[in-house]
Amino acid sequence: MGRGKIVIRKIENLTNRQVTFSKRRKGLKKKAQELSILCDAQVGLILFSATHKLYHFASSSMESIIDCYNKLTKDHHRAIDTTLNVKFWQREVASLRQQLQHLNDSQRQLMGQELSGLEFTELQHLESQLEMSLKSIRTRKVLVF
Amino acid sequence: MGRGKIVIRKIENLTNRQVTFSKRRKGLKKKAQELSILCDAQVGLILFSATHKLYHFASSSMESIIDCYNKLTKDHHRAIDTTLNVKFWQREVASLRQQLQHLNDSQRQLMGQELSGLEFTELQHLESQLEMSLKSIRTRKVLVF
DNA sequence: AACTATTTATAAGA
DNA sequence: TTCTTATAAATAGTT
Repeated sequence: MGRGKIVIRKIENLTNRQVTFSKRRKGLKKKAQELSILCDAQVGLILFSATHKLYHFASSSMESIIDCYNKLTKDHHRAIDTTLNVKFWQREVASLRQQLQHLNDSQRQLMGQELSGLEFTELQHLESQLEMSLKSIRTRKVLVF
Repeated sequence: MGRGKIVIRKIENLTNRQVTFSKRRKGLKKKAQELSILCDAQVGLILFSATHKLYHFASSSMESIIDCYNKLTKDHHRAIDTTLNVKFWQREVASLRQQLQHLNDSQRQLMGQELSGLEFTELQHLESQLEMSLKSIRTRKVLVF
């Protein structure tokens, strides 16, 4: 639709390409806007020039249009994935913290601290464990000396 | 551009609106495609009909176009937040695992295992620690008995 | 940035 | 829906 017919392929002349981009970009935006009004549709249009400059048009908020698009395509899953990912690591942290807590408690007992919760038999078991430990250590000392 | 001029406002007749939507949607897509080819531009077009049906066109991947759009608008921060969130929990896990490793190692030593890495003075220190532990435990045993 | 000859898109009709 | 076609609109090449 101009002085001559053109074939649709990359315009090699930089100036022509920029001029055409500018003209057709305006045209495209106008048509997008008209369509949204005439047909009560939501339209989101994103353009990047060859020089990576951003142009965009949205009949409502681009946010919500992209969100809707994502909801209807796989992107949604990625968002869920990220959330699940966070949840996974949080569970991991909770579990590790619990393990640490247990280890800390038993370590304390091995060091003779916080024995007040223990029954006689537990104390006896702890005692014999420590006696065995001492035996190993003394044996080892002789070797190292 | 038709048999008559129209004003740009919502077409009230449902059938006409649907027909116009269908025609102009095709036209818009064609122009978007032409623009992307002629001018070596990236184009992303998202359409929702009044009945919430999705139509879309992208010169490359819609994904990457939306990503670029987000990078140049505030959405990007939200994505970074989620990533950082995951990273935060991953670091937390790594740190807790290291703590667990250390605790495990020292626990083993308190139990007389894996002493081969220890020097004489370290063994001596461990021995006196265990002797103190035993003393506490024996005192406690008397109380509980 | 304006102009304008042409091409293209499309409104209305079939 | 699809095709046709008269007409409006977009735009390629020019100034």
